[in-house]
Amino acid sequence: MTAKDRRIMALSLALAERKVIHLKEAAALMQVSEMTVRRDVAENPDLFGTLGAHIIPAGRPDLEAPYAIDRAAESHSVAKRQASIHALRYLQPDETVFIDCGSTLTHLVDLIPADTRLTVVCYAFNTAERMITKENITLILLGGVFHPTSASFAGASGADTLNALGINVAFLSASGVDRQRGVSCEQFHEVPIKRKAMEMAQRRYLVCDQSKIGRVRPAHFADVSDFDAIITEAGELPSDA
Amino acid sequence: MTAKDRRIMALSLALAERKVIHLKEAAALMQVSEMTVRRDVAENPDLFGTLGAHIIPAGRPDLEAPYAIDRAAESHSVAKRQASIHALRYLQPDETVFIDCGSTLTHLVDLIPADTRLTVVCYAFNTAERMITKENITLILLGGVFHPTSASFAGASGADTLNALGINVAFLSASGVDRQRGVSCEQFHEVPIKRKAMEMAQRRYLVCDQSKIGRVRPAHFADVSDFDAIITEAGELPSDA
DNA sequence: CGCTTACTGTTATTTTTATAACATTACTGG
DNA sequence: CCAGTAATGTTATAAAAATAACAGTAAGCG
Repeated sequence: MTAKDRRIMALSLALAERKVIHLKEAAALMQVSEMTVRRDVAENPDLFGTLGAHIIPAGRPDLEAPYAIDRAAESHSVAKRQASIHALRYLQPDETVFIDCGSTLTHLVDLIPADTRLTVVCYAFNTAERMITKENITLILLGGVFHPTSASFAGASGADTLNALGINVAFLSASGVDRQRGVSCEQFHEVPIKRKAMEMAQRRYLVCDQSKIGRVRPAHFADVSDFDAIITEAGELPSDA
Repeated sequence: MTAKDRRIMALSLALAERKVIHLKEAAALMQVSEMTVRRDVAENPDLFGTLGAHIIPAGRPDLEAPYAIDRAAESHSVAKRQASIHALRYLQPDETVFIDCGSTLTHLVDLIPADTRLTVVCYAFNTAERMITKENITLILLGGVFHPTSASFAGASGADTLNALGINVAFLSASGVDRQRGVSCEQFHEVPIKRKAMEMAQRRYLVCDQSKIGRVRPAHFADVSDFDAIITEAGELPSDA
């Protein structure tokens, strides 16, 4: 193994532990010039990426994607976050909370104050990811096969695990809400978990932006009347809307 | 809501979707000067962090920790990675693989080539995290309560799920390996899963660095003879070592 | 209205980072 | 041992980013 290989390995290693390392630091660490580290990094784009003078592990597609200016508007991010802000009012400290998958509720997770003690049950990767850094949250993840489309896990054991849990509040998401045809989502594999979570919870809230109202999506999982409230960016939806 | 609040919200929003946004881009996006964005970011250290001119979401403790020069040596990273390189030889494409928790095997995951088709079963967050970006891997995560010490999930449903799986190879980790007193780890909650995974698998490999040899840790989970091989940085350990 | 205060922008200056060119050292195969 | 090549370091220069100081602008309030 050449000195170069050793360096590259050392760098990968350091990056595996930290997520970032500064160019200058890396150079000092392996006792070579910054220029050499720069060249090492540039020669291994499959291993390393950079953010300014900071070296980061490669393969973070999110870091590379360009940002369409109105992508936020398109996906109703503002409305989703606003809805989550309203939903936050229904979250009591020290309770056990179910949080559904979907981008809307990741906002809710982001908005949970750091000092709020909670037990949170979820089955989406991006939800879990945001939770593990929060010290006051006990996280329960329902496992299963990973579905990339919704970044969530699905499997029989998820529903089983729910059976053994006492859930105070469930926050559900949906991509279609129709007074007659009920509440629906895109993925069928989410249905059993959503249903079971709703069944187990004392209180059930549907959180979504208003663009979902009137839409019908393939996987039906509940009726509008099954929820204690429907929360959108405008606050709680009147029950006769 | 003041214009400033709106900006800060917009920035959080953008960061929720992308993980990074460049200062210049952010300024353009909200039509203010870079200086204003800088000030917004600086005033909300609980919301935003920065890496050079790139704005990132706050609360990434890993990005802030200082790097002890010989922390890598202390934790035997090089040996661990080397052991994982050897272990890689026992991984066959198209098989179903169980991967234990622990830092050693995160190296193994990093080393899996992008084009290798696999079904991987795991129960550690950091293992799962590295897998979800790999397109050719079907991921099955065993859920349960999250244990921060080992970044893993534990619960009855994990072992249940394993029961329904056909596993070809299991890669186990350990923090103690003693010919007489067996193989052990730090956390008791890992034991049921480790045992069940070993029971279900056709082949069982223990992957650890040699510093673990001769050590005994609190939670015993197997005997040395239960493994088809023990793989360290020196390769396969002779069965009479 | 006029005053104060908070926000924002501009500019100048310093520091850091990026790039390129060239010099030096180390390694390779005859 | 001696090309010849790859690897590394050094330096110069250009570009980008960080900081500070000041100027203008908008908002709040008696």
